[in-house]
Amino acid sequence: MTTDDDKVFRALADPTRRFLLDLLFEREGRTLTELEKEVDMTRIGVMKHLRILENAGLIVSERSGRSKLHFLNPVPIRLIHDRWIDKYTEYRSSALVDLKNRLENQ
Amino acid sequence: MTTDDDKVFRALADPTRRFLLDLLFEREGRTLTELEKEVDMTRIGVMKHLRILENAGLIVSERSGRSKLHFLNPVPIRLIHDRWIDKYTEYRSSALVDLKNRLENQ
DNA sequence: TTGACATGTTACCAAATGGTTACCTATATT
DNA sequence: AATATAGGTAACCATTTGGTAACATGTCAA
Repeated sequence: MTTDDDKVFRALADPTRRFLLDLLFEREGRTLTELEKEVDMTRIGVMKHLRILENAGLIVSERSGRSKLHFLNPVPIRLIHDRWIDKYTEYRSSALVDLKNRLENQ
Repeated sequence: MTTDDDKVFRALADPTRRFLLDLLFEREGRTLTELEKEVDMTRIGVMKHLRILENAGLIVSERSGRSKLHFLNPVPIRLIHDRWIDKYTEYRSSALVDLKNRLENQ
């Protein structure tokens, strides 16, 4: 079983997928063929990446005639942020001081 | 060539490595053998994960006698945050409204 | 100095991942 | 109805990844 956050992290691990997110951030509602033109890859390759992003909930799509429009969904990455970054932000303010002290008292 | 952010994203993609970060967040300065006890994996497996995390700059280590102490480094994940999350946070406030309107006017 | 402990290196293997080609389905447009 | 366009499926392949065992190195403690 893969947890939701696992899907998101795995989806974000690939540079092409991050680039696709960037493209959709820049201008959303793009179709598969539009996105295909921006990357050096076949349509099927792009489709697979989009599928992974959509399964992770990082993008949502909407069928419009024979086209499929893609949109960025910021929610999952926001959830990651809330879970991880805040943690390490708190960590930074306290634990880094501990580390410094520990190394000094060694 | 792998960019710095690529290393970080790839490092974060594995659940064991995220768990190791959690462990070091919980209590830092742990040794390899201490961490090994917490996961169902051989020492060498854990060592490889720690190496990947360290290459990504997500942890730093300090040799102490025959032990090696591991510490969490929040900086790279903070940089990711600054690059990505802020983007999508801004996006959320404006583009999601666009999406809603677009779908309604279809 | 011997033995135990902690980490490191090398070589190897199975599974997952990222990509392809070939073929298929659905919707416009004329 | 015929043709072009947009997207989808299936089968396949090379590379990367996550893990192992076997062996080596370095440090502490009696």
